[in-house]
Amino acid sequence: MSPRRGVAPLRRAEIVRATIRCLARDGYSGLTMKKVARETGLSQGILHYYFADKRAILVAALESVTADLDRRVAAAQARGPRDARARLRALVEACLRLAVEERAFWIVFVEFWGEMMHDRRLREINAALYDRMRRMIGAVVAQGVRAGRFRRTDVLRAAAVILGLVDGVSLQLTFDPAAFGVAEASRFCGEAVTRYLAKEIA
Amino acid sequence: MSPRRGVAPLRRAEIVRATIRCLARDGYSGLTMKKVARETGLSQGILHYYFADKRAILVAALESVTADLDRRVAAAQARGPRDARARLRALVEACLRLAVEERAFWIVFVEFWGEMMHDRRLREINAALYDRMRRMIGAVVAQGVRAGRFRRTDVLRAAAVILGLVDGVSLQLTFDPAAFGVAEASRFCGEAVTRYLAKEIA
DNA sequence: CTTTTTTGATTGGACGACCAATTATCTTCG
DNA sequence: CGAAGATAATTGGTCGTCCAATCAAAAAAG
Repeated sequence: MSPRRGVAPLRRAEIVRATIRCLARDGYSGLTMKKVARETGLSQGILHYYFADKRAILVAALESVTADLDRRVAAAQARGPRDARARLRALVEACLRLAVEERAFWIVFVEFWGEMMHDRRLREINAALYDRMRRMIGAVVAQGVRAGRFRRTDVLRAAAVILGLVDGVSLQLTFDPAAFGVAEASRFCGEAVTRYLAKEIA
Repeated sequence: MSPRRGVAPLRRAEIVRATIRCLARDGYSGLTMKKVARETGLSQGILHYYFADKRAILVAALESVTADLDRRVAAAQARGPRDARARLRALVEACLRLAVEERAFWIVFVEFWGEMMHDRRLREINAALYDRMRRMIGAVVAQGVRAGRFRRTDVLRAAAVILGLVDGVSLQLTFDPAAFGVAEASRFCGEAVTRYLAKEIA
């Protein structure tokens, strides 16, 4: 590679993307600077030219993955029907599909969970994502409540429950891809969400 | 430490327990044989006398953690009321409490999730746990269905949904311990489960 | 004296970080 | 315009550290 000017932001992004690919392939404990360098096609030294240390690259990688995740979810939620119930079902399905069809991203995300337990910065990045997610889901729930289609409830707590449901089932989908189909899982989850928010119940 | 005869199984268990303590303290990527040895109070060499390599210790650690987890859950589910609805609620609360009050165990468990993505053996151990969990929850659901208190449904799929809900919400409880109280979370989750399985809905 | 258990020093390798040298590009000024 | 210097980008190798694994030898128990 010949040095060209003004490529700094591109290189940074390139390194982050390579890191994510490495994480998806070899896992967190298998990640080395050497492998990341190989993946970019550049030299090892370049990594420390653009990032202070390995941890800084990982922080940037988590930022990238979280941004990508809620961008995708927001996109999936934006299009489609305007009815709150249908929107929620679409959102749940989009999340579950993501975990199966964009496996690499989801895997990397799960890998970061373990590290978050011991790294404040990573935890903060994730907390911000979950805040956005809960607000996004909460807005749809609130819409349904206003329209008189959902029962009254604490919309943010309800969103947390829905988000948790999606995460937990995604995890099972990932661990055991054969046992559950995405279609089936999203049908069951959609049903659970609908019933959770339904106005009347026996 | 003085060498006594017939301590092999005790030593193994000791090493596994030390490993779990290290994982809870320093995380997966911070785990070294040296630290584990220090934690046991024994020498480094002893680790390779009882285990083939580092990975074997980690496998044993996951086996220990999973066994412990479903032992605890089974215990919590065994005692208490006989009514299916109340039993499910108790089970949900027990799981959520575990994530908060026995943080160390839960953290170690989450750390393994990331590694499972790249290690078949770890994945199998986890799959076995989730099978047991789903069957355990499924049995309670089936009881409720037989008693005419729950609607008819695929009990194992329903169990997967409930298990996912608990996992996902536990995760949020772990990431953000201040925002959600266990009591509140288990109230919302219990409500979600009850409504999910309720016979009639508007 | 044999077997089981334990030690702790050693080994070879891999890792993250660092840096001096090099190349390419841009800027300045004659 | 074009040489010369400044700056940005990139290389490839080196450094000290740390790691998992090995092993010969010692220590305890039968």
